[in-house]
Amino acid sequence: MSMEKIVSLCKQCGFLFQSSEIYGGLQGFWDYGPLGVELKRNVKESWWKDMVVCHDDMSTLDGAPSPYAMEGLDCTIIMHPQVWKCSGHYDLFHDYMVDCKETKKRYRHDQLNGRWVEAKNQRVFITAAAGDDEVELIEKRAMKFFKIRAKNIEDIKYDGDPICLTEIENLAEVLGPDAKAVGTLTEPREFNLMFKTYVGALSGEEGTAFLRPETAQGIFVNFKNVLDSTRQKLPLGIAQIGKSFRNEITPRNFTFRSREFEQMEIEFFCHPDESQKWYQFWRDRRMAWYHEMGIPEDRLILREHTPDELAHYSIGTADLEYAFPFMAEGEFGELEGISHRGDFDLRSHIEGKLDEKSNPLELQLDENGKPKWKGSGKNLGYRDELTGEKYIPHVIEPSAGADRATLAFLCEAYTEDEQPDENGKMQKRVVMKFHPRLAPIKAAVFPLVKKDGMPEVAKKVYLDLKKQFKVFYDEKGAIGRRYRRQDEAGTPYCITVDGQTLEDQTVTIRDRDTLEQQRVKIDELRDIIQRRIDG
RNA sequence: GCGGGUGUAGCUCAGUGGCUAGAGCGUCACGUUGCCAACGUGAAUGUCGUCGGUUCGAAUCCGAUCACCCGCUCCA
Repeated sequence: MSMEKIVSLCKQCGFLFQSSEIYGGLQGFWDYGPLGVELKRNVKESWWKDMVVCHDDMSTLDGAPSPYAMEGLDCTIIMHPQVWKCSGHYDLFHDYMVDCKETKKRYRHDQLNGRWVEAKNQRVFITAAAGDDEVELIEKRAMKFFKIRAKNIEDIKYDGDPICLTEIENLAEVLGPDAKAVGTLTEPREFNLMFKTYVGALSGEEGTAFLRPETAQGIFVNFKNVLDSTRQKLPLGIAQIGKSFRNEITPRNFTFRSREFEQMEIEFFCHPDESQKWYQFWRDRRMAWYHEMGIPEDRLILREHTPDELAHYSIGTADLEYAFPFMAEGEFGELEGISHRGDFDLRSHIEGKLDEKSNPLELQLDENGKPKWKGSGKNLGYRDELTGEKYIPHVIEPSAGADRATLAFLCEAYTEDEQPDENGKMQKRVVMKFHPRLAPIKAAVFPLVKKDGMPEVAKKVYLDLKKQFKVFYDEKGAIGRRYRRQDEAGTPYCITVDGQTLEDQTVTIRDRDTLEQQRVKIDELRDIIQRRIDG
C-alpha cells in the first residue's frame, strides 16, 4: 500500500491539508479537513469514553490487581517555566549539535568522547560515540588515521583518558567519529526543541515561557488538586487530551512527526509494590484497545525497551508500534509508549530535579553543590487512610499520539477492492474501512431517484438521523456513484428511499464492506444504526 | 542540516524558448435513466510553487527560496 495514494485521498476527500497551504505550507504542521476533524474527534472520544467515562471502577478488570478509579483533566499549554526545569525537558531539549562537513552526519555535542593522540609529530583529538567500546574504537581509528600497523602500536601515544568533546575548544584539531580528515566538525549549534514564547508585555528572559512538549506534567503538578477535590483513593488514573509542541529537526512522514500534535495521556498513580503488575496491565489494555478499534494483530507490535534504553528507576517501557506504509518492510512506527516512571516525576516536583543517572535517585546538583533546579516544596505524597501508610506513588504512563493513531486508522482503513458494476463487470473500488465508531460520517441518506416524492421522504429521514449521528444527504447523480463516494469517505451505512418506501415506510440499509442491503422500518433506523456502531 | 528527486486545473499527468497552456478523471447546471464509478448537452476552474535574472519573447534556460517524497542525521 503506497503512502502517496493515502496522502492524495486525504487531500481530495478532506481528511488532511497542509497548514497554510496557500502560502506554500509550513513544515511539520497539518490541518484536519471536514472529514479528518470528525475522524480525529472520534478517535479521541473513543479513547476518552473507553478509558475514562465508561470505565468500570467497581470491578477488577482482567489482568488488573484491583479495581481503580479514573478522572480527567485539561491543563494549559503554557505552564510555569520551572515545571520544565524540574521535569528535565529544559536541559534535555536544549541540545548542542555538531555537524561533520565531510560525512554530513550530525552528533550530539555531549555524546562524543575522545582522546588526545600523538604520533608522527602530529597531535589530534580522536573522537568516537560515547559508549563502553569507545577506548577500542579510538585506538582503531588512531591506527588507521596515522597509518600505523599493529606491530608498531607503541608509536602511538595517548594523552589521558577519554574526555567529552565539550571540553575541547579548538575543533580544528578534532577528528570526527566517521571522518577521514581532521577539523571537519562545525561549531556546536543549539537545537531548541521547545517552542519559546513570552508571557506579559515585555519580551526578555524573565517573561520567557515554553509551549508544553508533553501534556503529562500538567497532570503531575495537579495530582494533589485532583485527589483533594474528588476524594478518590489510589490506584487512580488521570487522563488528559491536548496539544503539545516540539520543534522537531526533521518533521517527516505526513502527520507522523509533526511540530504541533495532540496527545492522549494517562498518568496512573499506584502503590510502589503494585507498580509492576499495573505496568503489565496497561501494556495489555492499550494493546487490546487498538485491536478493538480495528488494527489487526499482525500490524501492531509491542516493543519492549532493552535494559540499557531504560532509566534505572523504571521497571520497563514498551512502545506500541504500527506497520505504517511509509516504514520499510518489517519496520514499525510508534503509536504509544507505556512507561513505568517510578516516583521520578512527583519527587522532582517536590524536591527539585532529580538526577536520572543516580541510583537511588538523588537531587541533581549544580557546580556549587546546590540543587540545579528547585522543586515546589509542596507535599505531593499520598497517605493511605486505611493503613496509615505514607508514600510517593509510582506512575505508569500510557502516552498515545492522537494524530499518529488517526494516521494509523487512515492507513489501515484504506482498501482497494473490486466490485461488479451494473453490467456485472468488475470495477476497482477505493473504500475506507473505518471501524463504525471512528467513521467520520455514520450514514448517508439517498432518494433512489430525484422524483415521485422520494427526496421529500429521504430529507425527513436525514433530519431525524441528524439528531443523533453525523449523516450526509445526497440526491445528485446515479445511485451507484453516490454509494462509491461514501465508500471513499468510509461511511459504513447508506440508506436509500425507493418506490417501496412510499408504500410501507421501509428503506434499504447498505453495508459498506459487504454491499449487502437489508430492508428495515424507518422508525427503527436510529436504533439499528446505533446498535451496529456499538457492535 | 546534507545529498538525490518532484512541484502545471480539485486529482492524475502531457506540454524542452514562440500564436489565447492542454487531456483524462472529478465538480456544477439541464435533460434522460433508475440499486452499485450510466448517457447527452452546456459551464466553471490556472499569476505553470514563490521571488528574482537572462531574452524581442520563459511553464520551458539560470539563481535563490518554500514545500513534499527518498536516503543520511535527529527523534524526552
